[in-house]
Amino acid sequence: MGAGSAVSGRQPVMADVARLAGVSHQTVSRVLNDNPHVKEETRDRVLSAIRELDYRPNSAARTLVTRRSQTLGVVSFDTTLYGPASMLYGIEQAARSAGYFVSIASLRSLDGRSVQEAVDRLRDQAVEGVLVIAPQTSAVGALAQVKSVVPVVAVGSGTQARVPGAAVDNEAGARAATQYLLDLGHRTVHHVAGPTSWLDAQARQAGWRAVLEDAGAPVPEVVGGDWSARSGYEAGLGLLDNPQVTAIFCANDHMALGVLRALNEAGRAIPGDISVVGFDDIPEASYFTPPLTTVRQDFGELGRRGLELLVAQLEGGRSPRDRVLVAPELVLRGSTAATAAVPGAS
Amino acid sequence: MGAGSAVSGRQPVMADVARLAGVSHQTVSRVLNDNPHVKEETRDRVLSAIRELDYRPNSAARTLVTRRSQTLGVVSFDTTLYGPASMLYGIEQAARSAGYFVSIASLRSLDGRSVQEAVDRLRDQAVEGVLVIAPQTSAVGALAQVKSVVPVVAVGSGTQARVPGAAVDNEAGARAATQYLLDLGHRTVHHVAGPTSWLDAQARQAGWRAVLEDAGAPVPEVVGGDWSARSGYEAGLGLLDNPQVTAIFCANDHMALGVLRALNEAGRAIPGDISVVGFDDIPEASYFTPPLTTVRQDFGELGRRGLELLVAQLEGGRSPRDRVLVAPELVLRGSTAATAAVPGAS
DNA sequence: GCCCATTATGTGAGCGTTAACAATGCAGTG
DNA sequence: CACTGCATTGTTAACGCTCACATAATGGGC
Repeated sequence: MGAGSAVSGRQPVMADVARLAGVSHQTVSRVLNDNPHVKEETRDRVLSAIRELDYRPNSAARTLVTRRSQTLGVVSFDTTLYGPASMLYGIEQAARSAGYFVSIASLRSLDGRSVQEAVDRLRDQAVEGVLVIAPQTSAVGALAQVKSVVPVVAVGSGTQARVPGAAVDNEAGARAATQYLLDLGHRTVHHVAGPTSWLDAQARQAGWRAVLEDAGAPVPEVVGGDWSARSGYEAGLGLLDNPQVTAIFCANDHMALGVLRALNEAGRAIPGDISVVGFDDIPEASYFTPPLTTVRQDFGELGRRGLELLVAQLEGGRSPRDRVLVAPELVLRGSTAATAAVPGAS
Repeated sequence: MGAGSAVSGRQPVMADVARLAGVSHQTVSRVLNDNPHVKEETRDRVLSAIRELDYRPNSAARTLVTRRSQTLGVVSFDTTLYGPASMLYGIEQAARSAGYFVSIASLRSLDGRSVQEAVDRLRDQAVEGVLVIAPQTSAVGALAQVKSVVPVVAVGSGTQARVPGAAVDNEAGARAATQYLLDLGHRTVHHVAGPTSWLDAQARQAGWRAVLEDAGAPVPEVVGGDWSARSGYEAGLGLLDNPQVTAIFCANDHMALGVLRALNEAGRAIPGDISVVGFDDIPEASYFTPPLTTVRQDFGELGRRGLELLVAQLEGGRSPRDRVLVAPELVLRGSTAATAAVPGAS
């Protein structure tokens, strides 16, 4: 009904609003940017003109002059996995609260070139900062090399990254799991590790090893996996031959699932014969057969903390600190128990 | 080393490149946009000037004048779930190949306001099109209402959406699973359904029901779940009491996991006593106890197809067709077998 | 009643790019 | 040799916004 109503070919611009409200475009801009020097009544007039025209500020124009895109970039490797997916989710939520948009770029492979490419791609889009979800040594190594004008923060990438970041204290988690099994009376704990190219895998293995050594327990050969249930299954098959095995600490829940499957198939009682512990606490873990004792990490929290770090760097100039460690938590379920019998000699 | 090398306060702009190459800024622009009317030698000169200065075009400026942001938006509900996460992944990959950036916005809740809010948010960012991953009736209903200047495409949202989209043929998948169980000799098939607010849940239930009716088999009461393993577990507990139950079709793998757990706990043999089928084929499914027969859907493909649809609409004007159905596939594993004994009377 | 401080508003100049048009040069044609 | 046609390059004006500054109104204080 109103004067300058909707039906003109193009989208309304600031000048249209100004005309309708009977002010200058600058006043409209002031209203939009919450500038205090606008009379209450003028502001209302502008606001209703905006509403009437359904005016939307053009973000490209604003970005062009302010040199701020209000956009952050997220680089990630495989957002199909539970961990990365959850972190991404946490990041987006936090970014929105902080007033930023989120743009994503996934990695094709893990070499430095690919990381650089993804960061460049985001840079082309004028992001103000970049979060990297890529917990592999190679990616983090590449990250340190990345030529970037914008700040970069790593999320969930171990504790050794040379860029600021938020990570779970993998080593502490692994220690807790291993110590728990030892306390249960197991002579030692076997370990199904993740790929050594992942920082998390390294840290978990280190935590496990440290506890065994501190306790003077024998340190068995590590069985390597690739995070997948399949690799856990194969690891489980290998471990079956050894009657000494009474406790297995797996570097993630998926591999633990594979191990459970191998043991179940072979007729081993869990936890009667063998105790199994995982890492991550994926939503399904409590419905494994048996329910899995595992180390819970709060991926969403990780994403949020990473984002905070980035925003602090962006807005506060220097960040208060540049590494955040999130503590994981051991969750006890049915896959662990005290040793029934002490197997073998000693 | 070169003349106008890196060290000047601000980022180089087109004019800097032009000066260094001894041409006008327009020629630089032509080179950047692959305009054919540039002499080979000039192009090379410009290209090397670009390299020397490490010049990056300013996307805001370009967007401002072309009115094209080269950005697509993705709205999604819970990207933590395997399906949505995979679709997002597929979308991003395809978008990059098609030359688009992707920006994400997650939904806080499922009401129309929230959907509209997310779309608006993306619109503020000047996206050229929006993909929605939100397979709930409410979201899809809201979608139809969404006031949007830009095209909107639904991904994985059943077949009833009133907006264009790509979806898995849930009904066909459910039919295949149910028919398979019937062919195995089961008198009927019980169904653990997803929340009826989800289109996928509705379609799967419809497919299951249709097959039973066609076969003249009794149609048991549906047991409702919420996709989680927990709800599957509870459903399994309920089904245990009924000795007539020899086959269960679950609307997703997570609930199937819960059902398996309940049956295992109760000492029922799978598939000896009861056969179980899931839906989705999540990566862990083949390591359940026992490995799960399920209906595989290719989420990544879904994302890619959805993106194609959107791009076609964006670039081709009208899209060739506006609904794409992706066929799912029944994957046979150890959780299903012919009935051992015919239980009960009849 | 005059001056200064303050509040409220307007003006003009860019931000870095592309689009439209103009201008140049050079080969081929009659 | 003037004339047309094409390939190549340059010039100028937007795009829609914010910033810095200029200008008008208001309100005390003496």
